[in-house]
Amino acid sequence: MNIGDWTERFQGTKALPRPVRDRLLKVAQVRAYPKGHEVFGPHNVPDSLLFLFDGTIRVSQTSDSGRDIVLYRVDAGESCVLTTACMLAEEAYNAEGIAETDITVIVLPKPAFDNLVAEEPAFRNFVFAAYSRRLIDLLRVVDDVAFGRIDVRLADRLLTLVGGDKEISATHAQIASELGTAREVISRVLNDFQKRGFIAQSRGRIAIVDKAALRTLADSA
Amino acid sequence: MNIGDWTERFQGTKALPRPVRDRLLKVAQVRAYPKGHEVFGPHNVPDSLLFLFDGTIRVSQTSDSGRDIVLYRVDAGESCVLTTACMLAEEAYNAEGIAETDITVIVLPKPAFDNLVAEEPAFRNFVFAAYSRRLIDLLRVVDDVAFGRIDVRLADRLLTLVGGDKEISATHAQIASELGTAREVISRVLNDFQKRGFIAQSRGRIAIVDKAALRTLADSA
DNA sequence: CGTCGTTAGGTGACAATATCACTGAAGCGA
DNA sequence: TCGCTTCAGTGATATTGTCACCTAACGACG
Repeated sequence: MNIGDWTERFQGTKALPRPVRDRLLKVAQVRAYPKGHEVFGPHNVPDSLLFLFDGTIRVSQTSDSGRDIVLYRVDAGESCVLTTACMLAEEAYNAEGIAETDITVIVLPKPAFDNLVAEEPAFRNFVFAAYSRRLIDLLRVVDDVAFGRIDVRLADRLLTLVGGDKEISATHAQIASELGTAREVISRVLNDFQKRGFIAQSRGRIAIVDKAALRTLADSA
Repeated sequence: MNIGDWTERFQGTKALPRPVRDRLLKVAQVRAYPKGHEVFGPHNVPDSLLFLFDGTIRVSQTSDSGRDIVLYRVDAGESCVLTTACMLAEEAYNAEGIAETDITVIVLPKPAFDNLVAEEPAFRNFVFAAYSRRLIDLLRVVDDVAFGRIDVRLADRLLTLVGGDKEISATHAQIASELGTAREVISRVLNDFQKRGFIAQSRGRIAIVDKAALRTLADSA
């Protein structure tokens, strides 16, 4: 697979000197995975750093009772540092990364990663910034789950999921596992939203009718 | 303040070559702070990496509504990497680190930190491992808050707080802010524990009577 | 087209936890 | 001792989670 000079695409690599980038292009592999592929997980610990060239990876955690919660998403242009955390972790954890779309990733083997961190301050900063970003994402999740109201969280998530679009293609159960709650709860709140004219529903689809109202609700936290 | 060769005390430094450690002893400052000191926080962002030589730092998060939850504790011999995350963070967050006892910290200025990360693989591994540890701690918090039962969480926390001791010196309100819940909830569950003979209470104190029973409850998750 | 199996979604009852608005009790300094 | 403050207890109510079960929608297939 050839996607040209991907080093242009990442904050952490486009600032690097030309020779270093050329070396990178040689040592790193480009791989494509289909939607639904488990990029990493408790039973699938990668030994490399991943850069996401294209697509989205959903990182979620599953409880012992089988319920899920989405921790954050990795978008194109970002790296997936939780994989390196996984590599180093002795303790048990049950986070997993699933390709939410077809994805293209750059696989940087650990030795090359080590060299870069050692030799290139720009790359080092990129890696630490990526870690920081994820830590802060998790702080947000903790705050939401511990102190947030479910209607506010749902409104916010609907807006995130719909993006610039008009409709979301997701079941109530899927949305419930985004927020780490139960399907029934989502069904009830969505019905409430519908009654209030914020959304319209059909099987497996949610149309956002009044974005502004949802925005107001989501920000009222 | 002189505490001798502190480089002996940390995983990340005791493996370093003697000359490097001598340099460290020169560039790093040793500081003592009293219990209650804010080591870092939204309005107090340090520009250095901290090693905790002695004592404990409690890292917690405060919600907009004023409620707290403890994210993790930094113990002697560990470093406080969230500070570096804070340094790099553009986004808002509201985590803070409070000295839970009198503490002694080693302050390593950012340039020295950068050099070490660049030059010493052992140190680099230590830093990444520290990040990983915190990420995993946060995963645990998310799991507990999203899916855990309050009585189980409380039992677990009581055991942590009591350590090898017999009694905990804390108000119901303080314990509530450990777990990110309300005081009334803690009061009710503690009364339940008392009725079941797990603990005994007096104002501001909780005596652990039946550690084994608490352990069983805490593990029943 | 009908039938069947599967999945999405709805609903009521109940349990757990959070919130609110109080109360009294314990400790502490003047 | 008095008065103040902090700590803890309690009932009422709201929100969220759990459980059991139901109906409706859709697709595969004869």
